[in-house]
Amino acid sequence: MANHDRIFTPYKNKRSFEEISNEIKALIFEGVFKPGHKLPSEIEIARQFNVSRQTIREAMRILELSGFITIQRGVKGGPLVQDTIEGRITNLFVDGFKFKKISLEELTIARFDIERAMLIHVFQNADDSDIETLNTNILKARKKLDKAVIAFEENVDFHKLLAKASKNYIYVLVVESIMAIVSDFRSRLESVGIERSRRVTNYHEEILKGIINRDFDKTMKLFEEHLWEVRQLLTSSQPTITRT
Amino acid sequence: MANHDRIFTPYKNKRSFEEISNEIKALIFEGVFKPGHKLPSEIEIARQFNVSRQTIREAMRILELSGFITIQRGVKGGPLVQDTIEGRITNLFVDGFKFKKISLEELTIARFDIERAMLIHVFQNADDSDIETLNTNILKARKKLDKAVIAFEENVDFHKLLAKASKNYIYVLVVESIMAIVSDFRSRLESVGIERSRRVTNYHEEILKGIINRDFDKTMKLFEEHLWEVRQLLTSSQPTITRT
DNA sequence: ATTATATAAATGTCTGACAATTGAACATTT
DNA sequence: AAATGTTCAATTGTCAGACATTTATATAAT
Repeated sequence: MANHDRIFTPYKNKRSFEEISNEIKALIFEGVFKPGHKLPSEIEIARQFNVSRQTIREAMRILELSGFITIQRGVKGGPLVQDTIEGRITNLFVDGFKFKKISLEELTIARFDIERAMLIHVFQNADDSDIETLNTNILKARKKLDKAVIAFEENVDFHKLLAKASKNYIYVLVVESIMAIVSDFRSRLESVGIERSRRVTNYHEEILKGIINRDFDKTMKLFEEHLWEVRQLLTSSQPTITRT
Repeated sequence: MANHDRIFTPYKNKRSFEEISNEIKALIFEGVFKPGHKLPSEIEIARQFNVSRQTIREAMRILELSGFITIQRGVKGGPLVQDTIEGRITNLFVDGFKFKKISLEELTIARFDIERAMLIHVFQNADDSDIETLNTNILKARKKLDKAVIAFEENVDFHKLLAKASKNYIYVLVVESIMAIVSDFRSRLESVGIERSRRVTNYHEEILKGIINRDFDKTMKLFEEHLWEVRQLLTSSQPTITRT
């Protein structure tokens, strides 16, 4: 926790590239640069700030990693204002999970609580377009399953789509982060089997039906059962150890 | 949502500094470098990877911004393996909140749900040390209030400490992120007034008493009231517009 | 029409230099 | 003895200039 009872605030000796990345960030917040807007080339930015190209490059690294710009190489390339914040946050979540060796138990407990709370908002706010998207997701999953292919990505997406349907960005961020960790973990797992995958999709289909029929209690019961099963599956399975 | 029905995975033309930062990250995950471990100087790392210093510097920017290392200048300085992931995640959350102009309404709704769910785990998992820390927090707040100073930081910390007491790292990350946004917003707000601050601390004190007495129902009721009030306060107040 | 080639603009990387920061040892002052 | 000033050296921060690589576009060749 931060120390609140100091007299002097530390004299922040910020590095040039930090100040510059902050200035550009501020311009983006103010709407001077919007997504889609192409920034000048490194050389031109360096000229205008009157610093070297290296300083600008380090500022670009910050903006890139913070999710504000992407960088394209070659002619007509350069820094492009683009929002990739969600992806960056989920990356950090996965990193943090690995670094700190958080248990899947912890993750799935929180996931259970949070997705359950989210479902209430899905019921309140999902519109026809959301239902449509969720339905497409299940059709895609079915297509794979009919070809005896595990529908892992689609099954993960279903939860992300529910988060979007809640119309609350906080849930979008949190659920995407959680699902990113689940995906990362699952990718190091022994094959889960087609029957499991089919069972998951079946649950998803029933849950979607419940949302369409606006049967809250039944849907919540299904959702809780589903989350519980997934939790059991994840916390009981053996990860493939990867030591080098 | 990612496109799942491709045949070929894209040939990622990774930049040298990305590959190098990934290699170092991997070594940290494997435990070869642990927090507290000092990495060699930029020049030495460059020599070992057989690349230029500039490439290493950009790799360092990534590791720094991803929360894996801090960098100290001067003699005996250099890159130090240190976990600052929480701070990085909260920074990105605040950025995302500003960039996308998320409404405080959305934020406080999710906060209500998530902190309420968290309280259950606090009841289950808080130990004597947590109680002690929470108590100290309230004493600090009282000290400030007695001097007619608003105890904003302490009141924010109370919620972060509750998250820690839940013993679930996901709640820690999520609640710290949410409180970072609240702090950022609050810092651009008109003074809230000492009476408000006192009222908040009063609630915190009652909630802590409830936890100590293990009176779940009463505590949850207080907590919900408290969160509701804060929500009303935040969503009704006028932020000071900062346009340039 | 398709394919190959050339061009130019931008990022990516390298080299070498100097400036600024800072811990530590040492010297000076009070 | 304790505080203050000085010097030194290691390390990051910044600069300048060069070349390599990537890539959209225009042009030429087949």
